[in-house]
Amino acid sequence: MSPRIKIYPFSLKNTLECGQFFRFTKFGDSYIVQTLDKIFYIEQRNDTLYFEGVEESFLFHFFRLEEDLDYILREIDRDNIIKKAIQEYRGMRLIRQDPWECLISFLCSQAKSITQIRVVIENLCKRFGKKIFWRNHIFYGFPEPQSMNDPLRLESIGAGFRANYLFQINQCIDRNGLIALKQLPYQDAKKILTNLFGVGGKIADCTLLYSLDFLQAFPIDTWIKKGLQKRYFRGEIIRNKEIEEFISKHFGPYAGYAQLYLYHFWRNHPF
DNA sequence: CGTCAGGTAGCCA
DNA sequence: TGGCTACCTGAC
Repeated sequence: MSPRIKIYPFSLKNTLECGQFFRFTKFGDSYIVQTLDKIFYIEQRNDTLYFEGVEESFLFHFFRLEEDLDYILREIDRDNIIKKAIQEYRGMRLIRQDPWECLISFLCSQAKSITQIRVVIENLCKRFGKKIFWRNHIFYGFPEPQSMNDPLRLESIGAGFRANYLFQINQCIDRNGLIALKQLPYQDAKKILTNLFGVGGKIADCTLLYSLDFLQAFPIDTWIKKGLQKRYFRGEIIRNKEIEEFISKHFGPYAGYAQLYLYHFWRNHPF
């Protein structure tokens, strides 16, 4: 019998499949998850997680199980729109990713569908990552900082124009540089990220929210923008700056969780 | 065939 | 500051 954790509320399915994280494979109700050089198996039955190949403490950190989700959901439950999303997806949590893996993954995501993003990241790992044997299969770890320094290899992963971003970023910042941002105020950290070539507000916020514990970060992509415009701004054209002001006032310090719920809700219930 | 996809930099008014 | 377009590439 594999090790287990009893936890509530938590939805492994929604947490993994809501688009914040790319390196997992689904087998029925169970998943193989990869992050950095780790590979583990996990599945949920009712309020219990069964897992293999990873420490329980890592799962608590990765899935933010130490966090009082009910409290956070009460904090962001400010209107009838998000209330529906919370009702439907309660248990969905942010994933605390590695900052380097997170930044690079979202650099690859620009103007690509989720399927394509996964292919590019997989190729990136195959080309630059460590080979790992696990349960008689070959897997690849995530490339470490400074390792993506061969332009020709980078061309071969199918990243298109994003390859140049990867190449530049690989030289400009490493994991410690990213972790150091945690000490800064949100706006300062965001400014440093957007100064990196290929990183705009959206990718900066993804990195801050999904890996650096800035829960007030609210990544604005085309889907969330359309949804906010339609449901919160009566269809008016809005600028990102207006959205950011409204969001931080309306949802407060856990706005990032609001983004997670609204985004997933609108993806599954297109308007 | 065109158009579009979970964005961004560069250019111009 | 604000609005537009090219950027690689594969999927429809």
